[in-house]
Amino acid sequence: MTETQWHEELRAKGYRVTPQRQLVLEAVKDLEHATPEEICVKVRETARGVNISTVYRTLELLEELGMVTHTHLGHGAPTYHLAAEADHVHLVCRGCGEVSEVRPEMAEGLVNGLDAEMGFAADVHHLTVFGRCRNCR
Amino acid sequence: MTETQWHEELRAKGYRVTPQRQLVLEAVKDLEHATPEEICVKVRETARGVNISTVYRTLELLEELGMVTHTHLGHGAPTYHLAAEADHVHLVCRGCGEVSEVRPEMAEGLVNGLDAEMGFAADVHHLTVFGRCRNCR
DNA sequence: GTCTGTGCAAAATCTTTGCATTCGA
DNA sequence: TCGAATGCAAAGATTTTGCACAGAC
Repeated sequence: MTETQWHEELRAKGYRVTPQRQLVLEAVKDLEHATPEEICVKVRETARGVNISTVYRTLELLEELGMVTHTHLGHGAPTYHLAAEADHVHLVCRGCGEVSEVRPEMAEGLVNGLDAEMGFAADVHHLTVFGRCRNCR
Repeated sequence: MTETQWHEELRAKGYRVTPQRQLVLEAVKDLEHATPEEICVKVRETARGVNISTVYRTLELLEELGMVTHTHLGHGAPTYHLAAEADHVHLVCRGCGEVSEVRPEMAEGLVNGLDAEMGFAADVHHLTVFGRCRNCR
């Protein structure tokens, strides 16, 4: 999606294009797997005074528009990333805490099985697998 | 694990057997997928005055001992269940919010693939798949 | 000019912590 | 008795909300 496209999509739905919204989207794009707090810090590098509640409200909006998604990578705050770049499954190591990504095809069997057996449409982009990595097992 | 066994395990590690600990474990067993808050309410049905912080501390202890595990079934509080009965994968529907369970073998391909490809030992008991159920897709 | 979006502060949730007291072993 | 466990209250962390003002269109 180009910048112009989503500006138009915002306006078409009665939303406004604001610097804050552009900066938050930019930060999500740049940071990858960032928490609302981290996004807020990043945004403030460019525009001072942007409030954390604006970040939360913007992320909610962007998620509703399908532009970003979030995942729970642990106990604390969720992490956000571009929906367009979310084509992967998250792996979180309980030993070292490292987060890695693998091709979504790894989960193909699971996704197909759930669909066939119970008509459940799994969202593989939101999938996080906990476990232990090679070094920590 | 019998009641006597885990009493001994607690003592062996220098922990004490208290009514609160027994009640919390009992509540986790009975409720299935309960939040700390729900567990606290349940425990208070039997013993009045049990504090929420005791519930948190006890859940932490029981998890450390490997008796219970927790899963994030949504944005809010995590849910706890007996480790011995955790032999399933969680499915959460984004439409109706319903939580269901499926056999862990559904994820066998994913688990084997992650192991073979990158030596990652996936903890299938902690796996939660988000998506849409038959009625909501 | 209109009405949405923002900043700010306060509240709401969820969880942890310090400390005096209680109670298991 | 001795020290771990608890209750209580306060603090932390994260997220949401109400409201007046600023700013997009």
